[in-house]
Amino acid sequence: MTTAFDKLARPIQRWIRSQGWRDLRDIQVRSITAISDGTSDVIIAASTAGGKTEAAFLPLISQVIADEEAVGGFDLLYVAPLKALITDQANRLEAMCQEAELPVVPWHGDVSASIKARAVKRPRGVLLITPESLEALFMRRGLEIPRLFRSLRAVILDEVHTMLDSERGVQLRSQLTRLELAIGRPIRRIGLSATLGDMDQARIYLRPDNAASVQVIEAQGGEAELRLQLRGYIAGGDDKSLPPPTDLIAKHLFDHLRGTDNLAFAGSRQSVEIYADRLRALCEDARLPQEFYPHHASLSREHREAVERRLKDGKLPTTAICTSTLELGIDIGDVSCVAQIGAPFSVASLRQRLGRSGRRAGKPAILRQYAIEAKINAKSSFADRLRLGLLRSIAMIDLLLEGWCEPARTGALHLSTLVHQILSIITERGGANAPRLYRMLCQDGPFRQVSPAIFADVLRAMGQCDPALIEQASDGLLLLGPMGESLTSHYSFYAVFQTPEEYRLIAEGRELGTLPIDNMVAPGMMIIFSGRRWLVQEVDDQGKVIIVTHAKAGAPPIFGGDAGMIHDVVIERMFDLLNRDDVPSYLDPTARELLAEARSDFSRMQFPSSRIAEIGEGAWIVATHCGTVKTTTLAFALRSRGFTVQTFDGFLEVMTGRSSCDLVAALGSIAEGAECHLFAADANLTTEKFHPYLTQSLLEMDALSFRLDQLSLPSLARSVLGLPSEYI
DNA sequence: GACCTGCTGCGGCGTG
Repeated sequence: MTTAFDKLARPIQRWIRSQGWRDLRDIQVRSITAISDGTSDVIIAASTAGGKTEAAFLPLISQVIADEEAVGGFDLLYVAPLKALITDQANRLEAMCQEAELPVVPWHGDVSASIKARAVKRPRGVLLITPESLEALFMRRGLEIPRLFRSLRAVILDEVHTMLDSERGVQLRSQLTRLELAIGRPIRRIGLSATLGDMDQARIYLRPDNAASVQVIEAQGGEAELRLQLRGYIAGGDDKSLPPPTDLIAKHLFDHLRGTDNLAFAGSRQSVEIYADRLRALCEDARLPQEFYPHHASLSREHREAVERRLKDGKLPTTAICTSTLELGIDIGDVSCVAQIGAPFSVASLRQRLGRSGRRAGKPAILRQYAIEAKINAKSSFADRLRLGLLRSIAMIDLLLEGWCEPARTGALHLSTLVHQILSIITERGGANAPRLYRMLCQDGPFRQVSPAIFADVLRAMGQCDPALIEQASDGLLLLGPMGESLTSHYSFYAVFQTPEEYRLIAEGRELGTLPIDNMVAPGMMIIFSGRRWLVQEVDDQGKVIIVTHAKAGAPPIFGGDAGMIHDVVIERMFDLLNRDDVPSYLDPTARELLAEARSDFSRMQFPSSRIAEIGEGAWIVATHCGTVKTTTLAFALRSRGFTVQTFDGFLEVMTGRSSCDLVAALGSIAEGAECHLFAADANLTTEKFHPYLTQSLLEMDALSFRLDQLSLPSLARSVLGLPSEYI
């Protein structure tokens, strides 16, 4: 029998020996066999630093080397969501490809135009690119695409879980279809990930027309031991002499993380600033060198890279207080512990974060979860009483331990991204006809939920906005309109996602980072930024610049953001926790106390037997037992009937408002399937980049396909009312 | 009720 090693080309075998590897990892052996012996698409699922990149590239590069009939063109295409990942992988592949004299070409916004020009002139080897740069290639060099990619053997999609049903994911899938159509044959797809919730779904994503043929190679076990603790804190107590929870948590982090490398996820940029400020002060008070640094997307690249370098080289102990900026990305080495302040928004991201800890053999992964809950008094809201943040933290940790994580949400129309792709294809080809666009994007491509009628409406909307995005020539060919010309000719077009306008923050001539433009900032104000305190000297509205100097006090700015989407399974688990009486072993005494209080308040509100509790004249709490999408849909339906509604995790707070109607009667009519218009006249539905060019009815359709779930309404109302679920 | 990601072509100037 031939071993996996024997299947590899000589130069690759030499490279492996030069690395001093004693043997190949199991995932690599299985991947080499699958990729060398077969032709099917492959998903390689293994934890961070599990050797996935080599598992894919060792056999693929071997095949390229063995092929002696090269006619020119790139041999392999690697697509990743981050520039830093591309730079990192290019360096790793460089050595592997050197012996075989195969070029490795990193291609993103920071790569010089001369390197790109050379690669286009003589395309060979491995091209590593972002979806945005690939979009630019299609639009600026559309005619050259067949020549550049005619010999392509495979496309490797890194961190494929971040690309499943996101705007960028749909863009990438569309690009893959366009690539296959351009060269006239299918291209093998290899997906890499550490965090896939549902393998069958990932198969469908990777090859929608033949999902069954996709081979999945999953790393076996090998999960490090997990040590975890959840600490509870109470905010707003009567005793003003007690320090607030932020100070207590900062002190706890200071005492337990000092001297080692750690990641502390604080949940928002504002919290990152608060904790970084407290921890810096604690180091100064103790006359110790700084080792706690803030890290989030508004900080300057210079500052962020310095923190990453400190973590990676491992010489000085470093803790990054961070947002999801450090969840994904380049290898920053092993960290001792991952701290999570406040409930995370998804189990998938918690899993990804924990993947950064305990990777060295024999060392446990450590998760420190901190939960802050309000002190209860007579005026406390039900949401405070039920400790929803603590419950969500416990629910997510339990689901993590069970190996579950959120699958992608399917079924979305993605109309904003569809507009983007229509404009891109028209630019690429200098024009396109509607039936062909429909075939490329909706039949062969990823927009399969879009019917011919909806597609026609989208084209009409693009033609009717003023100035028009597209126009039609007398022979029916679709061309760019004035607005289409203007959008596609600017480099900001390539990304499908929206980005807000920002101010640049400057101190002593150096850029600290950026602030969202909707922040109220005026000279004389004190702010906390980059873990330090500043006095605003000057605000230049034209140049979008804020000049600051050092200050003694300050408050952190507000960075804004959108609502999270909590999955149904997480909310169900939260209710399950309220109805049980066992206590997870990883809770500290305060957290145990908080959980016990939540449970007793829950039963006092008569919830275990009923789903509606009347809390006053014309005021109710409704337990939906559902995640954000369904709960929000019911809130929209009740609002459209005149109620005032606030949403919480798995609950609604409903008030009569201008409705004279009884809540039970309203739910009854929803349960019977009565028609209801969900959108108030002022509902803001333009959430994505190309939404401003669509009509109200298309925007409503887009929202209903993704952020709302109208079909679930009758059965949700029935279960809230305690009626048997409908027989279908 | 939050976070993250990305970007071309070309003119102008200096240097060898």
